[in-house]
Amino acid sequence: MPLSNLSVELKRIDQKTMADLVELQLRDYLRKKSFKPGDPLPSEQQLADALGVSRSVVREALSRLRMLGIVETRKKRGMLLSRPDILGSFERVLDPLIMDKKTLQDLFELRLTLEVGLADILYIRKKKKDVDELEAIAVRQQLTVGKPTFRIKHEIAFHGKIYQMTGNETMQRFQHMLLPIFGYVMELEKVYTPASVSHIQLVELLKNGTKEKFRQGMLQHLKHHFEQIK
Amino acid sequence: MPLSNLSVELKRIDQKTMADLVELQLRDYLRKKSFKPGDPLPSEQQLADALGVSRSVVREALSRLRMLGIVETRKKRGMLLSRPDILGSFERVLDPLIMDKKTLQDLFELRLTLEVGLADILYIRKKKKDVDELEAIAVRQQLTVGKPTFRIKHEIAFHGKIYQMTGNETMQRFQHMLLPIFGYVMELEKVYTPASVSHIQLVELLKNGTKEKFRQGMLQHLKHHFEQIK
DNA sequence: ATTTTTATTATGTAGTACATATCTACTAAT
DNA sequence: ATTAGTAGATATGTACTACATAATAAAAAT
Repeated sequence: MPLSNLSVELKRIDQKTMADLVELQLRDYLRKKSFKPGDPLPSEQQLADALGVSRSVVREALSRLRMLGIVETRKKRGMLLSRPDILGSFERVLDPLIMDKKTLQDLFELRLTLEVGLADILYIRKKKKDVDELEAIAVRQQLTVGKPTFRIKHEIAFHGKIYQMTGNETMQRFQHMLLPIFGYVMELEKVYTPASVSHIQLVELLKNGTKEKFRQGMLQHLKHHFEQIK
Repeated sequence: MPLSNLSVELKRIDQKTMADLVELQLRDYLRKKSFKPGDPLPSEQQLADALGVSRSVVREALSRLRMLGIVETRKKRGMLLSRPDILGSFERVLDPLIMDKKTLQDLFELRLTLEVGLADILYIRKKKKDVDELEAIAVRQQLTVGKPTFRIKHEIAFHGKIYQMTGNETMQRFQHMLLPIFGYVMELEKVYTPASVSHIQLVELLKNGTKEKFRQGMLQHLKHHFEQIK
């Protein structure tokens, strides 16, 4: 038996702490009891007693749920918060420096995939005002050709605007969070290859072209990145 | 001034607790000092002393980082963990029951977008073996036409396989996590409209068609959902 | 030199204490 | 009678102590 397989054969036992268990229990409890946003929860002490653990442990677990925005605690009563910011927790962990190469690559591809798939929703939701703004961004960029410092900035502004035009806030935030990843991976690509289809051309397609033409344009625009994918 | 605007006009002040601040500080500290995975961290007490707070507070903050997989603590030394499971934290919060309609819709659209954008990577990575397996799934489905109980199951199997074929684990997990959302929103759509392009046809396109043909097929397959988007 | 024992150290958990914010109920005021 | 103000109760936020246990480092024994 080769030793290299060890970590696959033996799955690591992770000693669960009380806080881990309580966190699970609480999450389950909240789901099972189907609390509505704003419903008061039992006090920390009550939970501790019911679970047979100390308040410290309950607090550690609650602290996690609080961070995730699942519960909100006020001085006098614990409340269940309706809208945990689903991307907030994601954001906390998204640091290119501590992520492994594979995941970075995966996220990079995820963004490329989104960008290509965006055409449909974009055509459903695009408004003249936004297209004009996008054009303004693209034009502004043309004026600064040759100044690499601004290139990335404009790239971000342009693509960011496109996401904003979808009216999909979650997607927009998601894209925004992936920016560092994008930047990081692009740095790895080293050589800068100017896109064969420019931002101006994309805007033109958005104004007078079709959904499919735009998608093809975007594909060309991102062609270089796709070619890096084996 | 209408009263309904109050919550918009006044943005709520959220009293940050020590644990919140310490969490921020620690995350900053880890980034700034650019710890490498496995590097030992100061002890809880040392951190507490340095930050001028009690160990309880530090523990609450550490508990959060531990949950996110940013740090790992052993009995004798605290270690920084390399690979925080970026989707793990996301998963914790992804409960259709506590998410607001808008976000649900956003995520639904996100998945549609991915599905349409997938064609390119799929064509780069697809292997005969996988295409055969996908075909097997599609065929198996045909045999059970008319049994609505199995419909969703097959739908999941088929699309899941497609994501798997991209070789992008992150995307695959992401899709898997979004399944409940998808199911939930589809339930809201109420009426079931059979897709105009079947799974079998998609497989056929994957075998003998082109990237673009496949994308168009997928668009048709999802057409009904896109039509729900205003 | 290798193994065993001992000491040390940090985490995990329990528990106490207390300041403060907020809720409830009661009281006073217009 | 409704509003404003006051007092008491309660739960959270924070600090601190204590201790079992696990993991390491150091010392002792073979």
